[in-house]
Amino acid sequence: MNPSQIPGNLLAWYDAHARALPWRTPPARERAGEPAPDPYRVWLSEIMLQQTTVAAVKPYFETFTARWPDVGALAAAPEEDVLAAWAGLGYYSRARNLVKAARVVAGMGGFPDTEEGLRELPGVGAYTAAAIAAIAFGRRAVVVDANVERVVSRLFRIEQPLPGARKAIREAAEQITPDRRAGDFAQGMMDLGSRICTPRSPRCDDCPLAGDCMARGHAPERLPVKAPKKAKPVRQGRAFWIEREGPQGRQVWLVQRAPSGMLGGMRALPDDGWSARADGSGELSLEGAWAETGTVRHTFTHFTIELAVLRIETAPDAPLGDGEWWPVSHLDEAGLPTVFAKAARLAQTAPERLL
DNA sequence: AACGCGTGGAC
DNA sequence: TGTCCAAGCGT
Repeated sequence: MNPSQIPGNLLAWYDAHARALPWRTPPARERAGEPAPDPYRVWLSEIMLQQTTVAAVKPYFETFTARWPDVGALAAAPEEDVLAAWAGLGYYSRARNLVKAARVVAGMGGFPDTEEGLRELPGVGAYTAAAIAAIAFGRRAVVVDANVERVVSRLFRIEQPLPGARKAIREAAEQITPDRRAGDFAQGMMDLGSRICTPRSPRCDDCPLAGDCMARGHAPERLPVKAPKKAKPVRQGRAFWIEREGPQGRQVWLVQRAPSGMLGGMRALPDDGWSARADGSGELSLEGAWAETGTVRHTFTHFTIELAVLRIETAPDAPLGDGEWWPVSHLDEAGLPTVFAKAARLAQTAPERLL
């Protein structure tokens, strides 16, 4: 075990095996005259990648950069449009903070180029600030995400459970982060974690760091040890599909959710309060003749919802508070969060059953 | 410090 | 089917 060999071995592996990704420039050794990474694209990708897989991010990154090619364009966009474009990606506070941060950056005339400056932007925490500083600005920064936690906890055989092990992991990561090419080192560690040092079945035979790994031969898949998870409660609720025949065809009543909290700011089907805040705001009371179309089951971060989807027979003129009539033929563009997109599909396809 | 906050893919 | 998990952040 010689930790001093880790950065060189990792960078050599990254030079040969780096994944090609839309937001990534080739490893520095090969860059030779190519433009430096665009901080806007690095920032946007890092926000999208928070707790989100590369496969899920790719199409959203392409859509966003085509529609808003630079931070000024994004800063000028209505929040409503950005939220709708974010729909389906999850963790919607990221989209709200994305707009806020874009406006701050546009007002500053460009991105901060230090970890401390980046850390001030809404939605940019310790990990993201370090990643942008290293990748976009070539600064030495210790980049610790879940991949690095896994790789480092194995390299140094840190047996203490998370989250308590974070301090020891950070100190170990600090030891192996090189002064030069910290951005490539960070991305190499993430590629290694994604393709070689995977959570369940690490491919140690293919690992460039196997010779320096203290967990080799000691069941590395055990690490990092994690605290047991809490069980998710199951809630029941109702969502309402309220339709009318409008001047340009069928329309459905959509509401805009409260600006913070679950699915904050997103368009949605009205519901009976299952998704409301703890203070009860957003609850609705309903009278009328409804038909049940079925039930959608959807799991969020901290609970599962069994959502009965009801279709109203005769729509009132202005139903259920603040909202808008939305053309059913363009429902995809409304930007419904996935749970409501599922409910909407069911409402349009399932046979009705009178209550 | 612990919890709220989405989603879809892998197994 | 269920369970785990992902380039975390804000409060």
